[in-house]
Amino acid sequence: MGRQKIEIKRIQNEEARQVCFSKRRSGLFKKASELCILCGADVAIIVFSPAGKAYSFGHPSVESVAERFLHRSSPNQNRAQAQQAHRGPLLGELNQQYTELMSLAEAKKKRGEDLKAAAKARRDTCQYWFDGPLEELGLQELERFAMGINEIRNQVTRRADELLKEAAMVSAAAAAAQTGGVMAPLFMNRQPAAFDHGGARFVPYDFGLGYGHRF
Amino acid sequence: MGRQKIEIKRIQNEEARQVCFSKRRSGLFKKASELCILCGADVAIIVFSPAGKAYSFGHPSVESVAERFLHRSSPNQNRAQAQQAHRGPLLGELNQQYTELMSLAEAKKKRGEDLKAAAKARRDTCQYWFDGPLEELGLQELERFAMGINEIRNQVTRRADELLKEAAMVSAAAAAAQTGGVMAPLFMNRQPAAFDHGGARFVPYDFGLGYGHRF
DNA sequence: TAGTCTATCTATAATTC
DNA sequence: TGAATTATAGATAGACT
Repeated sequence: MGRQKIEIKRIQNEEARQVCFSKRRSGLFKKASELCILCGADVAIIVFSPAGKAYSFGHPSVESVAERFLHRSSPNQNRAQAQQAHRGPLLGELNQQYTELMSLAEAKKKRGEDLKAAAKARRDTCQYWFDGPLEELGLQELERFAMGINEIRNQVTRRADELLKEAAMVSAAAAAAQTGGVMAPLFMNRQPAAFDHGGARFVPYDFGLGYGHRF
Repeated sequence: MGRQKIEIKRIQNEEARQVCFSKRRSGLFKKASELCILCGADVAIIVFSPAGKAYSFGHPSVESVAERFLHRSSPNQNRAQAQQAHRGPLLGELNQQYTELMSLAEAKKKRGEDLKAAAKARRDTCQYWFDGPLEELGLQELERFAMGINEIRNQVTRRADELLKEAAMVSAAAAAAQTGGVMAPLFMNRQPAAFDHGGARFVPYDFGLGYGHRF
């Protein structure tokens, strides 16, 4: 039958609504990514499903964009605030986006031939990813992603050593916050997504990573 | 001539890039609004143009969704742990991978059947890392990295609990003392977005969700 | 910079496997 | 559930205002 026109109103059928949510959320994130790439825009998207699961997309990160947006009225941020503004995404976001990436990667794995073909193309041409055909991005990007994860792990480790020092600064930021936009409390009351995700049902791969989370 | 296909990469022509940004931002907000209506989702989107102009979409509001995402509080969660667990390393690269994988996925769709032959050729001649094909190794690596991250996350959380408990309580107390609450300061010093938007033209759909603003 | 127009391209509703 | 398939509705590149 192909696509039928639908009225833009709440979908009554729950199952259809869930399917639609999943597809359109993914489509929305894709559109956002294209906007980032095509136009050099910074984008943050947060989506809560009706069930309360959270999904996010961020470039360069949800936090950096959100902070820039929410605190733009305090141009003279103190140092602690500025530093926090440029800190990376949160670990819960890592879990989420990582899992999304794994979904993509896994889908490709199941489709085997695509990845293998990409590998061959890459091997044959030895071009840099930005010079070669788009298809060659595949394996290259998977490898880069793997390296990225590794680097992230290293950063986490290093970060752990910095945290004690930062704690003092956070306190200072909270104390100084009364004069401008307040940053410190932003992170003070949060719960790691991975600790309250909806359950194994939402963990497509058994890495112990949370996928969605409920509130 | 109608619409031409474009490659998902940065648009070099500045004017074309700006036009594309404007159109696609509007399209993105429309998609978001449909997601809200169709599926009952809550969505917040923040977009910064390369020039630094901010636009946002939110249902029921950017603030409420962002707050829900950023300020999830748990009575069972110790503040230091929450703070620590979310103070992740820089993950901009991960975001980048996400968007690039999106492009990849799309590119792969178009590659077609001839890739299978190429894949077989490669399979016959290429040396694999370990026992598996290169592309599968990548996935295995990802899995290991994922587990490593999970372990580190737990380590970080534990260390956070040990090292930052005191500092977090201090700063939380400081914030509460200044504002009467932890979350209030986040939005206290900024104008509501709806009140400083650039004009009606930034309100794509009239259910009180979207707006843009300049500054 | 934002609308308009139009030919195409893309996303996705409906359906099947 | 989830992954294809199909056919169409919707988005948008390019040119122009």
